[in-house]
Amino acid sequence: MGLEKETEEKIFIAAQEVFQKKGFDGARMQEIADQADINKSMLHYYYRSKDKLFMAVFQAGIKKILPKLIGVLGSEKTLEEKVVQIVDFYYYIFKVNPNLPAFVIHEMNMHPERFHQFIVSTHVQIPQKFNEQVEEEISAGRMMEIKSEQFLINIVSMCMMPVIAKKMVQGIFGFDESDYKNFLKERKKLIPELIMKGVKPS
Amino acid sequence: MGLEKETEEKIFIAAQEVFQKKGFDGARMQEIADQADINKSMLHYYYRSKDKLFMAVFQAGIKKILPKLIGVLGSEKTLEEKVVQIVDFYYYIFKVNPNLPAFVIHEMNMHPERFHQFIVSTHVQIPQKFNEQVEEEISAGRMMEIKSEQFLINIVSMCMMPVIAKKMVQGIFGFDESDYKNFLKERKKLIPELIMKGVKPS
DNA sequence: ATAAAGTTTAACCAAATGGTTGAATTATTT
DNA sequence: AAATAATTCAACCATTTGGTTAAACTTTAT
Repeated sequence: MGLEKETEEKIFIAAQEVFQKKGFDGARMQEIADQADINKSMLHYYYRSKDKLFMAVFQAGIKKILPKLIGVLGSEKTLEEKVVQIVDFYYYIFKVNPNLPAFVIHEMNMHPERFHQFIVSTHVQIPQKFNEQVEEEISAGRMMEIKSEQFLINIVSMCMMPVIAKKMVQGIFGFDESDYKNFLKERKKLIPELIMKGVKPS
Repeated sequence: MGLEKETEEKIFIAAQEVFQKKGFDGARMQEIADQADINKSMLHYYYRSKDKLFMAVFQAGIKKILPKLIGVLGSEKTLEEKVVQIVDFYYYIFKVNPNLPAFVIHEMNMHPERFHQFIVSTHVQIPQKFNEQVEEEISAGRMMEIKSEQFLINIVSMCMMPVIAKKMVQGIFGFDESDYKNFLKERKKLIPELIMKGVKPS
């Protein structure tokens, strides 16, 4: 035995599950160790501190979302195609990693510096291409007067909110797990139509 | 001196600030005591435990949002007027209590039972009036085929998401506090139009 | 084979945390 | 004014928590 990186990876996977489910403050090093089925000292041996381990998970989390989003926004597709792609992507993220969006949002609110640092060091920014596209649609008279930032936040809001507020949606409508999944599936078709029709010129 | 409930109220106010900012797991009893400028023992004298104190704050938080929302949905106004009222209400909440939405959403995700208990004990439910209105608009041909649940979540998503993800919005667009406030102000006018135009029949 | 380096474990530690206690102080009742 | 009840506080406590250590075990290099 001793498949080299095995332990470090087991730790990372376990840390992802625990941190994403309970947040930094709610997570316990012992629980991560148990989940990874290793001795607690191993966490410190490989990652030095709770903070370092958390940062690894947090940054990996952002990297699962942001670059892809930026990629779609900067591509050569039409605006409408981009909307569909973003919606599809968010529902893929949710399927693979249901707690990731809420985790990232919450930790960003708790420690904005950590995110800010990430933004600066990776030069993340909304592609100019996307802004131009919005402006083009507007001057061509196919879209109402709207800032590209607002347009983007509309899409992201419609996709992420029902995922982040899962328990609220379930509670308020009395949805069980299956109802909820159906609800999200419906939205996948719905959102692009709502978004595009919503910004048509009045 | 000795304005009766003064201490208990000071504790509650302080607990609100600390819990809403740091969440249950991140909040410290000592910090709440310091914020309230009283001895830590007082917290337990008036509220017995961290859990009880938290529940008081959490339930008060929900009560600031849900009943008003239900009230608007059940009123005699038109759908469009209701959308405007909900948007206005959410931006009022944000102005008065910026961290409340993120706090409620996060704690609901951490402990769904607590919220569920609230729902059952207070018989919260979406007014039938609202569902009927949506159906009426649809059969009158003024609205596309859409479930009232989806329609409601559209509104809530558009309002709450940029508030909950404040730090993400600021980070990604490079907004300072003033830019961000402007951004929200713009949305106030924008959202009702987007929502209503989005559900027009195709 | 042997030394060196890398990995794993149990036992341990100091600080932090929610909570308790009992005396002291203040307000209320009789 | 005396007795009673409510409120406040400093000191204390048990448990939890992130983190350390030193020895044992395993793998790799010589």
